Amino acid sequence: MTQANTRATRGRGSPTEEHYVEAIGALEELATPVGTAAIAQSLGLSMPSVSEMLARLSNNGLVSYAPYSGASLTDKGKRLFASLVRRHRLWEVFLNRCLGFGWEEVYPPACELEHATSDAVIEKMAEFLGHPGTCPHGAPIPSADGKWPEKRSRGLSEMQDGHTARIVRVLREDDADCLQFLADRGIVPGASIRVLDIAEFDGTVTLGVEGATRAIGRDVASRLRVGPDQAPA
Amino acid sequence: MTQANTRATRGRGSPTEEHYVEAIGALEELATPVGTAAIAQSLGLSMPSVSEMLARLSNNGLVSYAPYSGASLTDKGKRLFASLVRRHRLWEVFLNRCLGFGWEEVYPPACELEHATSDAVIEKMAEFLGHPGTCPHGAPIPSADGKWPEKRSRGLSEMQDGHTARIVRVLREDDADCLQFLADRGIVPGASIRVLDIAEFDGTVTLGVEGATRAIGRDVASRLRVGPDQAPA
DNA sequence: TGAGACTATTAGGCAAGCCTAACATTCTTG
DNA sequence: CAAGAATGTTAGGCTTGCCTAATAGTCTCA
Repeated sequence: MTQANTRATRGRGSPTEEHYVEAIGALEELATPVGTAAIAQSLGLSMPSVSEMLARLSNNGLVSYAPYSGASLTDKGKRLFASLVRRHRLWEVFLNRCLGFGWEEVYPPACELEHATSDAVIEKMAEFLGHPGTCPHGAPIPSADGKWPEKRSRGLSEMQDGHTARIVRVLREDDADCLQFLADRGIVPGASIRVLDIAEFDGTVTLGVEGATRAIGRDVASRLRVGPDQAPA
Repeated sequence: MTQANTRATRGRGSPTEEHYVEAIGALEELATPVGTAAIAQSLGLSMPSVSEMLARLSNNGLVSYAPYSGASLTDKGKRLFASLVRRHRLWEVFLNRCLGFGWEEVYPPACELEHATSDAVIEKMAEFLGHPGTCPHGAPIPSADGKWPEKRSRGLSEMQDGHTARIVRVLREDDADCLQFLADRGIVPGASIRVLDIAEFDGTVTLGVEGATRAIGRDVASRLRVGPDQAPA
């Protein structure tokens, strides 16, 4: 026992605040500033809850926010965001590589664990895992000082028919069903693919994956990021 | 994101309730039923807070409790307690063995992690660690179905001068200073010791540990549990 | 037995986080 | 530009978990 107040010990915000920062950080990659509605939907909360918390995060200096103008992470918020993503993805690597969870299963437990993990623990963990650069879904892991690796991937839609590439990342790592669907078809980071056809009508993509022919819908295809066919030097 | 309500997902009580159950379970080993004051002191909370929570835990069926009569865990409470101890001590093993934390450092991070760990994760972890029987302090790890290994250790005070034994466990694994003190002197689980003297006056114990002579006070000595000198078959 | 010392509980309050209902602002579009 | 749609905030209320101050049992010992 002897724990009294966990909040004081962690030196970061509450787990709840961390959830908001994660949501805002993720949404900022799509559009900035981030609206209240988007955050509410992403967290499954009501808009008033979000409004209230934005005011608080703004007081804490994590978010820059003015009523009716949306929110965006401050530098401090961005640092926290990077640290949360780092913790989350390192846990995913551990769960996948050491404990044998499938890539479609690692997201929820990593969500729980990340808020219970101190810097000391996560840095030892990073060392234990050999400082991996990406999570099992190919998403980059920020460094301990909050730097993001440069991203050199592109979308499937930028590829020409007949060209080959290597899957480097699959987006929406929280969508277990989609990840299962892709894994069943061998479409995972590291796999070599050849684009056989991209239907003009509805965007359905036909791929060659390890000798087999696979068709995937436009929405799923848009979640795939590819890089050059050979492994980088 | 997409987490909404963590409480619902876990199927156990809130982390706070788990703290109480842990405290009560630990105190029950000393005396039962457990008084409000003891719980309050152990958790660093006020007695009214404890009173209130005892009423709630009683409603949840985790604790049997009547005003002014102290609390004791129900069977359901005991099961939860065993599961919490299991989670806590498996994390301690992992932190110590895989991440390289000293045995005096593992208690606090394990406290945080245990409440963020599902059954699925902890059972994979147990397998990954090879189903260890004790934590780094020698404390037993209950099985997944809540069974405690039989304990066959005894206290130092039951030993005669000149007899040898093996340290099997050190109590009060939350007392980092004491653990550091003992580790510095080679007094850790597995170490062979010989009792050279137990002072009648103040209970100071003089030990031979790996060729060196070490003196420890009565209070520290009372935290040591020993077993037969040879490792059990 | 009855005074004082403990031990517990009740009363009343506060912050964090969440909600619904009501109101306000901004955007879109005829 | 005005009306309705969409978005956002305010008001007010709830639970969890904690607190202090006041009250109430319980135990000990002269």
